[in-house]
Amino acid sequence: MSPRRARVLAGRVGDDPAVALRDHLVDAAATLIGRSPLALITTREIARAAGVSDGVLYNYFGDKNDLLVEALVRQFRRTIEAAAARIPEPGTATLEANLESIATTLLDVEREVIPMIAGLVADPALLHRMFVALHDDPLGPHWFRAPLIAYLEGERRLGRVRSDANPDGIVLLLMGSTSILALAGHLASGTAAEADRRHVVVDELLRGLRPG
Amino acid sequence: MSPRRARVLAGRVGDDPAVALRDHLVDAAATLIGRSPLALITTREIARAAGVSDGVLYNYFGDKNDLLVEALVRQFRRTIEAAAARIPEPGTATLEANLESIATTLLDVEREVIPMIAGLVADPALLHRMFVALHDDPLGPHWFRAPLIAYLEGERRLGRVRSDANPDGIVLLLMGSTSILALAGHLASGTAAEADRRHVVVDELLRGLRPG
Amino acid sequence: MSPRRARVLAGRVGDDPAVALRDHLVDAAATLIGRSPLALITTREIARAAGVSDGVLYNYFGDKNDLLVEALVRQFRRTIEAAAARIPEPGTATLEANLESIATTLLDVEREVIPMIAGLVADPALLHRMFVALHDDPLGPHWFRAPLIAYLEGERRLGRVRSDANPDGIVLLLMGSTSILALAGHLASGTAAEADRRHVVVDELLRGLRPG
Amino acid sequence: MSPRRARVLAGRVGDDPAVALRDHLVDAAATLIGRSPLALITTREIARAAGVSDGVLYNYFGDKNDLLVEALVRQFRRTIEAAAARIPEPGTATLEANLESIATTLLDVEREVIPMIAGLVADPALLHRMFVALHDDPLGPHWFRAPLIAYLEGERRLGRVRSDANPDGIVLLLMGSTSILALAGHLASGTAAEADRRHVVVDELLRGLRPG
DNA sequence: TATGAATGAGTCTTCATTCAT
DNA sequence: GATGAATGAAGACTCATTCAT
Repeated sequence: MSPRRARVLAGRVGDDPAVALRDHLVDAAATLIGRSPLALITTREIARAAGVSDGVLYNYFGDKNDLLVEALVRQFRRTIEAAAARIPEPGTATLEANLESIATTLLDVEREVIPMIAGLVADPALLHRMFVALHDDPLGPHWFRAPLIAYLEGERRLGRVRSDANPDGIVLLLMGSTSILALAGHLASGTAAEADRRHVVVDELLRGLRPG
Repeated sequence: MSPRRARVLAGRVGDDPAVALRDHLVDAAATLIGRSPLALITTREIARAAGVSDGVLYNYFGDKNDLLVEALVRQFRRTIEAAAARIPEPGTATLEANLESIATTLLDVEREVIPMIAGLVADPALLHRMFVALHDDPLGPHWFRAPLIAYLEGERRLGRVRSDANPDGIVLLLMGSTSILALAGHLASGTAAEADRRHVVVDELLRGLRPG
Repeated sequence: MSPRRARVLAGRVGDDPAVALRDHLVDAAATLIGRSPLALITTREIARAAGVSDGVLYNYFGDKNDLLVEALVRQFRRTIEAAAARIPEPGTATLEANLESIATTLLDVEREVIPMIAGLVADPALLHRMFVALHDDPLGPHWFRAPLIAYLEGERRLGRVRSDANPDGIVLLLMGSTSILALAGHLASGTAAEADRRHVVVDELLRGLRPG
Repeated sequence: MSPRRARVLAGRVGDDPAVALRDHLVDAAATLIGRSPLALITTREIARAAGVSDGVLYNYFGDKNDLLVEALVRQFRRTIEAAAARIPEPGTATLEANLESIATTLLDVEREVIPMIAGLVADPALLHRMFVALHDDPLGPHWFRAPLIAYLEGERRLGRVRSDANPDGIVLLLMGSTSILALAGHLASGTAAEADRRHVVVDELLRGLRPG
């Protein structure tokens, strides 16, 4: 009465079967994206990783890139949501400790996100599809800006940050410098990474943030 | 009878033909790299652009990636050397104007460099080769750090920058934030780019740099 | 509890459901055949058009071709039966007008039938199945010969056609020449079709038909 | 100094190597077209038949259809040129014998041409390409019309055909009726073909052709 | 040594057919 | 019996690399 399910979903119960495999495919692709460079991921590899046959993909997505776009979005979200939970509350601990912690979190995010962004930039067609899919939701790292700005505004309200500091600018400086560090780490992968210089960044920022 | 020269080199005299052709190939590839995404450049396209036959490449390079690595290095140098000349002298104009100018230069550099870096990150095999080729010369943007640090140290010596400012950190903040802006511009290509926020960065930095 | 009926047949009552669905499939396929080239019709498309699931087909037919053969036969019949009704009665109007009318009808039939015949010839496996299915009933255009021959025999009996004319041959000449015109129109589809030359055919035939 | 040649062309000398393989591919494809239905011919099969590797095709043709179009044209020409040589001279033998001979020739041509035309009609994309390729040269069987019309005009000038006969119409009747016979033969392939009725056609035509 | 055509492994995609539900 | 998702074989096409000339 209902069509058969993919063997790989045999165990599951209770979820809408029409959604289950589609979701499973996005999941498998997202996980692959987290592990290996976008450009090296083939449709066969995705099917293999999902435990299904080569053709299923096309029952749920117009083509490979449609799946990839969804998987990228999901993988971005996974990374960013996990990180957002680690942003400190304004007023807790010290400003310095909090900035160090935020820098650490940003480094983690960027380490994961760099290969994805690179994969997108390297594939203009895919980038365009991604852009269309996100048209009003600014891409990638930006999703992460709002909570950081909120944190800094909180500290400013509490007087731990100078009233003339611009949270928007601070976040740009923080995300930019940590992404450079993350990229340097990526480029030097495997070998002794560039000394971790996140404290240099934080020290430098603090000088401009501390109230007079 | 001496060995045949590639037609494209017919005019030249006096230089070792073997070196000349090798160099010519790197040149052609470097120029292509400056124009289109790394991943879309084929060996045939390089040969076409160089005006030589498809096969010569393999007389001078182990494979496509060997050529690409040299071409990448050359194209990086071209971009960075052109930009280095535009860094202001310490003590000239105002600190703010100079930082604005440096930010503008950095944005230009990064706009050109982003597709190359992305191409490298997207292709681990190529990245590894690149890394081996550069093993002691830290990659890419770093080549550009020294002159920027020198500028800031100059300004510090002249008293236009606080004595406790750390040029290394400032440069990291500058390069990072501009690279984010450049990337945002790239990702949004074609559409109304993110408002150019370089002045936000500069304002923010200045607050921490101005003496007492 | 009797077996489930396809949703699409829900309304019907009184007919054997197994027969009804089988017939419904043939009907849907026949209609598709009348609309688009045989080779481009997929099993999914047929199921969609019939409003049933992809798999039912295999409950009533050995495979896609078995269904297609029946659908072809039905669509041929539809076309030909509609046309046969338009053949004039011997003795009515003028011989010339009747031949013109018959030529027009033949052109219509052939326009519809050409893609089907082409689809059959292009697919030997299907053609063979068709042939087996029709083994004693000569295919396609022949079904249309009998009424045309009858018309000509009628006119001969009435003395409007020479007594030594051979209806069998006349029909062959008529069907052949109109099918060439129809084919030419098909091949030139979209562009200015070959001038319609049916009157040339009729004039030519008349010369040999008019009593001495 | 020159690139290597395909192994399959090893023996040949004296022909332009750049043309040789391209031509060889068209030849191989044309021969396949003469043997098996267009729709069943794969790029691999063509390569196999030509004795070359799978990819060469794309060194000479934009895609499979580009090759197929050229091969179709060649195969049409082969068939038609061989047949054109068999058309009798006006005034030789008897009119009846000549028409019988022409009918026989037409049957041969059509037997070969029917699968090609069917393949084209069954594949609208290919048909369109073919049409574009031939834009001013009316397709296929039409190439054969001119010499037939010339023959009939010759006979008319000699007084063996009535002066009010229209060669254009006669040719249409001849080609049409023989193509029906050829098609019937094709559809009945393998089994006892429809009785050969070409004499019926000729008899019928003669009645309208013989002078007063 | 330069040439550039030949090679063939690898990719995405389609679709008839199967089969668990 | 009906459902419609899963299966997987097969096809067109690309491109780094080889190699006869």
